[in-house]
Amino acid sequence: MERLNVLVCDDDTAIVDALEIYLKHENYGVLKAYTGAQALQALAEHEIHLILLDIMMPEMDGLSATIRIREERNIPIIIISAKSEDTDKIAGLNFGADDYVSKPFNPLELMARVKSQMRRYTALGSIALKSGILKSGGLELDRAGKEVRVDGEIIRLTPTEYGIVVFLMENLGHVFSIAQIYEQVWNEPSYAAENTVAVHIRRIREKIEINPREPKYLKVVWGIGYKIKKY
Amino acid sequence: MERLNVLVCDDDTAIVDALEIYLKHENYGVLKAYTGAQALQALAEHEIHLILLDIMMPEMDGLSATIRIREERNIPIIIISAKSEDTDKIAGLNFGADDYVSKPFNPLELMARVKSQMRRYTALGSIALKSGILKSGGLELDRAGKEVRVDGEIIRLTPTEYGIVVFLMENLGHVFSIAQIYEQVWNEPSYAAENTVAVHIRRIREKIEINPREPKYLKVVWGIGYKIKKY
DNA sequence: TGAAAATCTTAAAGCTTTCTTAAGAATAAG
DNA sequence: CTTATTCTTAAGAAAGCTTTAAGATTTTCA
Repeated sequence: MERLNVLVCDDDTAIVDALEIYLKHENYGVLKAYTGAQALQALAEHEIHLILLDIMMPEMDGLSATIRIREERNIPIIIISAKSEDTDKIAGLNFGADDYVSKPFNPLELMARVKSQMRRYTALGSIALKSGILKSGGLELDRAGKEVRVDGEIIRLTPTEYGIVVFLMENLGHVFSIAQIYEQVWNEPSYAAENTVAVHIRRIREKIEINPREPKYLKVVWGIGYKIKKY
Repeated sequence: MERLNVLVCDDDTAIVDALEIYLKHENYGVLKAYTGAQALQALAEHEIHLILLDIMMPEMDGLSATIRIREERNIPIIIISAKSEDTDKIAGLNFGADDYVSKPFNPLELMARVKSQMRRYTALGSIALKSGILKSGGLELDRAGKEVRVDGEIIRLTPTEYGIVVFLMENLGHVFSIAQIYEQVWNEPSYAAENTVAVHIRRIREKIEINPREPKYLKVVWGIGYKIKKY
């Protein structure tokens, strides 16, 4: 069973840290963000299955964030708020949140609500699970449709090329040696397969880069390996 | 759009009647039950999309009812309770409820929570609502009438062809391997049935595509599988 | 029930795309 | 300037998709 990831977003670090402990205890993966902007970025770069979102944050308030998240991904959002007014709850729910919890909250109740959302989310089969769009600048990876887009335009990749991009995008910014890439994508030990990978890299660049000679996304780190740069 | 039905179950007739008014105002169909047994019966006899369930009822308490409902149908359950203790909430949610509201509650907040559950329930569609029309560009699937239309014109598909289209339309944009398609549509393990699916794909294309050589809807993703493209 | 029609399955051939390999060119680092 | 590393190109081999056709099976309707 694959691990489910929760993004916790609150400007109060104490709350974030506390929630992290509870969530990890329930065996969820935890990602942390302290502003709405950070939340949106985390969403683009990682596979996330549920969001706990504070509604009062600097930079971007939770409601706006909720709307933007809804536009991009259809994952459960639970709003956590200091406002316990009914009108705020109603507004939050109508803006697309799936649940609304007021501070101070009982962490165990919150965990039960997280579980409840996850249950429904995963009930529809793991089919819906491996979806979501990962982004870095103009480069987008749509794992549901097995599609890669650059500045909105669909790029046609072969299965191997696609596999390499998925691996690098799922580990955005990390550098991997050719051997590591081969082992991950081919799922077998790399024995003198250096050049094979190089050729694939070459062809991926030809497809996704404006100027393959000076790659914007698929970067080489001399003597070490390759990565897709984080934007 | 089809009407969504809510089953309201509470032994307090005043509450049931009040909720009925609010729900009808939101354009939901309303069914009423005053005991757990009646609720289960209503569930068996009518198409119901969400349940509002009081937790303290004669004959059968709400928690037991929740469990029995969950066993039969996978529809959203919102528990309404006089108990506002956190432990009760947590118990209710863990027993399979999707939300928990304490009395006295703000009816508008409750409506917002109903809407929120319905939104998710109908968004993922597939398993939940067995009717309704799915669309992608000019391609329409009317599950109620078991009909497929292209630019308004009815396309006559065979049962197997229809099954494949339903599966792919219910997971619009997702790519599935031939083996996955076979297993989902035939409901049995695919053993060397690769070509069977391919032939059906071929014939579906002949019927729904303007130019089967360059399919607009039923796309192949080389080395991976097929999908119906999202427009 | 029996014949006709419709649908499904299987096999095989042809076509297209993708992968790998190898060898030489280009580039960065010291 | 030398060496190690990466990039590029091309071509044959392998893998995957499409199409056709014919026989088997199921459904329909008289």
